[in-house]
Amino acid sequence: MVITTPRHTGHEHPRPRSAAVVDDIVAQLTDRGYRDTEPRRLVISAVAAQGRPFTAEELCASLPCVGRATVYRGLRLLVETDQVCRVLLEDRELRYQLSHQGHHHHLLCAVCGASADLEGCDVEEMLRDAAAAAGFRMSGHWLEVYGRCSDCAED
Amino acid sequence: MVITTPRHTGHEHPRPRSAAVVDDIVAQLTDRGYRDTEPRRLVISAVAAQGRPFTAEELCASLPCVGRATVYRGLRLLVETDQVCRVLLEDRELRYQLSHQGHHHHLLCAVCGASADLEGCDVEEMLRDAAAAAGFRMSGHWLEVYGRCSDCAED
DNA sequence: CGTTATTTGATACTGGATATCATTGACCTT
DNA sequence: AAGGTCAATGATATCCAGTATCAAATAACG
Repeated sequence: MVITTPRHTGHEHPRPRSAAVVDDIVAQLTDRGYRDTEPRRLVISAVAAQGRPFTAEELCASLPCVGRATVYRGLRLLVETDQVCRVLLEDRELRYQLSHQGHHHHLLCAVCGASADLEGCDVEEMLRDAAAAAGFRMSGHWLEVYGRCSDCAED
Repeated sequence: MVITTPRHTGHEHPRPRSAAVVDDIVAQLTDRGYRDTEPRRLVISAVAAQGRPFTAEELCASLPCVGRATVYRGLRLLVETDQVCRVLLEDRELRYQLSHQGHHHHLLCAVCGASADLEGCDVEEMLRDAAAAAGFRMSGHWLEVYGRCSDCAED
């Protein structure tokens, strides 16, 4: 039981992707009682358009027509509803990324900034056991893995 | 993985233990060309006096006679020379802690703030392999484990 | 000692993020 | 369709951790 259950990435939708993604996220929000607003859709749409982990400031810059506060609020909302996850770079810079389902960890390329999900690696259980050995009951963890992706490999 | 061997200088002084720790750290610094100054010793001494991970602000508060900038510089210096390690709480608050030797990870109690080193857990190799499977060559990682220590266990 | 380069510390500044609050507008009710 | 209500917006002020500045102090070395 060391194998993590395979995750669906959501990429198998046949519909026009970005619009569908936005609709999907908006639906998640309205389900929870949040309103469907124009600025919020703009934020979501900008988030969905990002190819790799981005900073809040980058998002603000890409949305000159949306107020800073609104961008930050939108981002926070998306994090709280688990639709966007936070990524911490080695220099502790905080970035964001559209979240695929469930708890997972990121592989971050120090050169190009690309990220990939860490799969086939059950750290969770390992940590829980090691924590228990120290008398701790684990409730959560934060893990980021840094390196170079295959494109940026230097040899 | 983390075997904390107490450092022996060869001669045991009848001085307070904390003083020895401070001397030891100062020695590490002077070896690297940094000067032995009064404010710096005060910072180191305050760091050594902390029972659990502390914030830079807490350190400043406990050192009213040392300038903020000096406290921050001292802390940075200690981190750079691997004598103090950084600890990231769940709310991303940054704290510091006297470092035991080598690379290791922390178990952090969400209730009392105590920390323990995670032992008997070779995440390193596991992550390296999982990263390689995704075409990444791992160069580093950041891991914090959160939970409740035995004292704070609720049942 | 005296010289010199490091260190200090009061202060100003930075940059990310949040609080404020009057205005706008989404959505429910009718 | 209209109105009322309250969430959402956005310009702005503010906060806060951490850093830069730079004249004055001082550790180290000859």
